[in-house]
Amino acid sequence: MDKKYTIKDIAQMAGVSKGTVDRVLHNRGKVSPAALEKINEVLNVIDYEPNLIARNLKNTKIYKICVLLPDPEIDSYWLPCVNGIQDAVKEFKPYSVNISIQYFNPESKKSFVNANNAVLSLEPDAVLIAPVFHKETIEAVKIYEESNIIVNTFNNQIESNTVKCFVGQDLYKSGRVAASLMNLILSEGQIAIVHIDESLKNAVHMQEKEKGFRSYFEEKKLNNFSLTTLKLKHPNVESKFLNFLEENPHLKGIFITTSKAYQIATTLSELKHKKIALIGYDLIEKNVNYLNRGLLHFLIHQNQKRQAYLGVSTLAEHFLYSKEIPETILLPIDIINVENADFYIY
Amino acid sequence: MDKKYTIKDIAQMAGVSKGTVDRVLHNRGKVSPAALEKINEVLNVIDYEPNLIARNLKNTKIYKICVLLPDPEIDSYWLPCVNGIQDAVKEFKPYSVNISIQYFNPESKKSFVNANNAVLSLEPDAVLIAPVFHKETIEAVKIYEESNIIVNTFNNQIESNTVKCFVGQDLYKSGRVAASLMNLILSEGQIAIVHIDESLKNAVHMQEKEKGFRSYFEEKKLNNFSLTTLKLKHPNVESKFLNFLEENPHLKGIFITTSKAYQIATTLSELKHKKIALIGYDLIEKNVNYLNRGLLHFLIHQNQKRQAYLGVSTLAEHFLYSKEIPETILLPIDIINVENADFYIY
DNA sequence: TTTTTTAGTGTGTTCGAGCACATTTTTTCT
DNA sequence: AGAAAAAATGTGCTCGAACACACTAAAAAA
Repeated sequence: MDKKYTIKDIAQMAGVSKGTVDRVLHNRGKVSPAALEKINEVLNVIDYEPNLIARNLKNTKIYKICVLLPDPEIDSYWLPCVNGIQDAVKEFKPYSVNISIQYFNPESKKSFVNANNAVLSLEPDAVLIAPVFHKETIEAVKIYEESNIIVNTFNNQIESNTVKCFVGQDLYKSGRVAASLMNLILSEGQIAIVHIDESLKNAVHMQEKEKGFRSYFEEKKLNNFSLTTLKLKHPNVESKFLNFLEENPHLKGIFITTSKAYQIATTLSELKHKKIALIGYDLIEKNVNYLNRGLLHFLIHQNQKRQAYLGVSTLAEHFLYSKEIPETILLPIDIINVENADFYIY
Repeated sequence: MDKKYTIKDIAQMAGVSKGTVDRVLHNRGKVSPAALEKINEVLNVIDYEPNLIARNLKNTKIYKICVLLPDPEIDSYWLPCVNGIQDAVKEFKPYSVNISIQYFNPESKKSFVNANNAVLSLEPDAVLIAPVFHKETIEAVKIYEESNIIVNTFNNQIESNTVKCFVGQDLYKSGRVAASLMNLILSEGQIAIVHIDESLKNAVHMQEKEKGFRSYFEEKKLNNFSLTTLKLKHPNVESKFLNFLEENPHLKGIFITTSKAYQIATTLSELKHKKIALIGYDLIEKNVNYLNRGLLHFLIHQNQKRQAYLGVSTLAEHFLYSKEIPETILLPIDIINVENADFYIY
C-alpha cells in the first residue's frame, strides 16, 4: 500500500523507457498511440506522485518574490509583517526561492509608485502587495499583469480581477464580532465607533468594520443602544476626543476600528475614566499594556504576521510544488482579552 | 547576496576534495589538522547551509512515526485529530517519512496496551501518543525509552521526563479564560462547573480547568458569585442534571469542562430554559449548532486537529531537517462565539 | 531504389549531499 | 631501508525528475 513509484518503475511496468514516460507525463508529444496507452494503463492502476525533492533539485531557476510593505519604522503597525516574511525567508532559504522586501512610505503615494518601479526592475516572478493606496495599486497591478508577474495582496482587499489572491480578514465580520462582545459588556447606552487617522488609504477598511458593527445591533434590534461615529485625526486626536467626551457624558462604550485603541485608553486613563468599555484591534504592545491594566476590554487580532507569512508562502509553494493559489485566504477573527493574550504574542 | 554554496564550492575554495569537506562537516574524523584549518577558514567566511533537498533525496532510511489515537468511531472527539494527521501525511508524503495511525478503544486500558504492543512491533522511530490512560502511558513510555523511540504526547499532559515533547493547551489558563467570559455575561449568582463523564483517564484534565476557573473568581474577589461543582456520568447525565436544576433553581451559568456542552444545552432547550449562560469546549458540530441557536454562549477551541498535526510534523521535521523538538508547544486558547465560529471550522 | 525527413524511442547527464571504496601519503615496525 | 600498517585524501556512484541529445525505424521525397 502506498508504495512510492518512480518514473523508472512506470517505464519498466509499461515496457518502455523513462524518456517516453516523461513525455507522457508532461505531454511533450512524440509518443505513439500504442506506447501512450500502455503507459496510461499503468498510470491508472498505480498512484504516481512525482518526487518533489528530486524535481526541485534539478530546477536551476531561482524564483523571485518581492514584498511591497510600508516601512515599519514609519508605521510600526507593519512590524509583525516583517517577522512573518522573515519566517518565510527562513523556511524557503534552502529552496530555489528568493524573497526580498521593498519598503515604502505609507504616507506618500509617490514613494509607493517608486517602490513599485524598483520592484519591476528586479523582474520578480511574483509580488505581494500591502495595497494601502487604492488607485496606485490598481495601476501597478495592471503593469505587473502585463509583465506576467503574479500579484498577491494582503491586509487590504482591492477589487481587481488580475489579483490572484488575497490574504486577510473578513472586516465586516470582525466588526460584528466586536459588536457581539460590546453587547456582552454593555446592556444599553451610547456607543461610539471611532476611526483614528482615517485617510483614503484605509477608509474602506474602517468602513467595513463599522458596517459590520452596526449590522449586529440592527439585526438584533437592540434599540436600547445608540451608535455614534467619530473620526479623529492626528494631531487633534486627543483634543477632539475630549470634546466629544464632554458633549457625550453618558458614553458607555467605544469601538476603535484601528490599532490605535491605546490612544483612547491613554486619554481615558488620565481622566480616571474606567467605566467605558473599549474594544480595538491588534496585539501591539501599547494595546496589550492597557489590556493588562483592565482599561481595554477586548482586542481583535488581525494577525498581520501570519497574513504576510501566508501571502509569501502561498506564492513560494506555488512555484516549488505547483500548488494552486487560492483566491482568498481568510484568517480567523481571534478574540483576545487579558486572559488569553499571552498565547498570541510570539 | 546570500549566494548558495555547495560542498563542491567549499572544497574548491579550501583546495581539498569534497570528501574531506564532508568529513569535516560531519566530524567523521580522519582529517589532517592542516586540511581541517583550511576548511574551517572557508566555513567561517561563507555561510554554508546544506541543501536539504539533495540531502533527503539520497536518504534511503525511511523514518517511521506511529500515532496512538482513540478510535474516533468510538469517541468522535478524536475525529479532528485524524484530519490533522492526514494533513501531515499529505505534507510529508514525498519525503522519507512514514506516518501510520494505531487506534485503540478509549474505554479499554487493555486495548491501549495492545495498541502499544502493535506499535512496538512496527519498530517506529517515534510515536505520538494521546495519553488517555495515565499509568499505562507511563509504562509504555518506559519501554519506548528503552528502545530509543522518541515519545511525543498531545492533548493530555503527563509528567514524565522521558517524553520529549507535549503539544496541547494550558488547561488552567483555559479555565480562567472561561471564567473571564462568564464574568462578562453574568454579574452575580450561582455558577456550576460541570464535569461530564469524568474518569481516571481525564480527571486531571478537567480538574485543571476547574482550578483555573475558580482561581479567576477568587483572585478578583468576586464574592457575589457562588461556584458549585457537579459531576455527571453516562447514562445518568440528563436525570442527574435535572435533579441538580431543581435543587438549584437560581442557577445562572454553567461551565462544562468537556466537549459535551451540547448535552446540557439539549436538556435546557427542552425546558425552554434560555437564561442560563453556557460555556464549553470544542467546535464539534453539535456544540456549534447550539452556538448558532443562541443556547451556548462561548466555546473554547482546543484545536485538536492542529495539536495532532503539530505533534506529527514536529517529529517529521526533526528527522528530515534535524530541527530541535521543543519541550512544549502551547496552542492559543481561542475564544469562539456565534460570530467568529465559521472561521475556525475547516 | 536510394536518400532525406520525421515520428518515436532510448540513453546519458545534471542537480547536491552522503557515503563506500579506491588511492595516495605518512607513520610505524621489523 | 623496506615492508606493513595506519592515516589522510580523493573518486565515483546513488537517489528521482528533467531534459538534451543520440539513435532507430518507418514514411516521404528524390
